[in-house]
Amino acid sequence: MSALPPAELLLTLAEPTRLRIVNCLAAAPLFVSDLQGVLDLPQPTVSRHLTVLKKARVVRDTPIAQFVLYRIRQESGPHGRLLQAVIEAMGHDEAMRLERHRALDRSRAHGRGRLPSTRVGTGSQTGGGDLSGGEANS
Amino acid sequence: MSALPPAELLLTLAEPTRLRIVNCLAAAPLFVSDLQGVLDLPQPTVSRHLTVLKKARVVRDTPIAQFVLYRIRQESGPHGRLLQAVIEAMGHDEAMRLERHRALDRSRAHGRGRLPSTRVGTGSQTGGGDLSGGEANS
DNA sequence: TGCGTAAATTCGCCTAAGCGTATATATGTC
DNA sequence: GACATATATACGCTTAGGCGAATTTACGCA
Repeated sequence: MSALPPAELLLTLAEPTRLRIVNCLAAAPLFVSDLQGVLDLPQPTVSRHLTVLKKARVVRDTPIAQFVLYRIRQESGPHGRLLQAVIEAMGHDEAMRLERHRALDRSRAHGRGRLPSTRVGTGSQTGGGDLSGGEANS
Repeated sequence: MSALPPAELLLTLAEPTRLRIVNCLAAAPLFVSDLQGVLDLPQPTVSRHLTVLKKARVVRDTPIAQFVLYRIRQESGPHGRLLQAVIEAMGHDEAMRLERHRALDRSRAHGRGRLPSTRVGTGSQTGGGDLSGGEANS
């Protein structure tokens, strides 16, 4: 299915902005607008990078109303282990840890009837993020 | 000392040719000319990439006579673990495994009084590589 | 059904970086 | 000390890909 060579994955991850995005998503699933806010980047930029990450099977997207929730795609093969190693490595970088925290904060703002900016009643759990490089994922 | 951000390391590794070089060196320490032969690349190309890898602390160089032996720099921090994960991931790629094997073969040719092409009497151990993408590393 | 907002896509520009070629430096040999 | 070889470096070209700006598409709401 995947079998995409490691080179491919690395090429995808080895981009500062993309790495920041992955870093944030490692803290918690986020909407595009959240990433936009946390990383202070123009919306098209975020969107483009997310597209690339999606193609490389690094993230998974879940449309919710007019929003799209992105999350890290947890796999078990070599691909997944490599990704996990990258995420873990970022956990030792000060700047990355900071952004990860801000991402988690932003994520907590949802799930309490407060979607990105509008208000939606659908029961969407947003938690499940993992700080400090742990695992646990169904 | 290093504390070079993960982004830096990824940027360095996320280059097809460089990845191939690292892959070969994961099998065994090699001379520049060996890499040149195994990867079938012009010498300046190999040299340039090795320089980049050296700056990123991915490899270590050891001059021996007029040759230079390159080897993977085994570290223990996050940096080292990430590198190890990358190497391990490559062990699952067919093409990479093939080249790794050829690199090991080439490496075995030395250490028996048969340096790259000239003949040197200095006792230079060349073994120490690790194939089959396994672990086990002191 | 028209408006407002979220996200994706397109276009053109621009810079980073890899490559080939040529050359420089170091080291060993006769 | 001249020469041969191993490796490193310099230079110019070329291309991949990231970015800003504008536009399109999708969806919800009044």
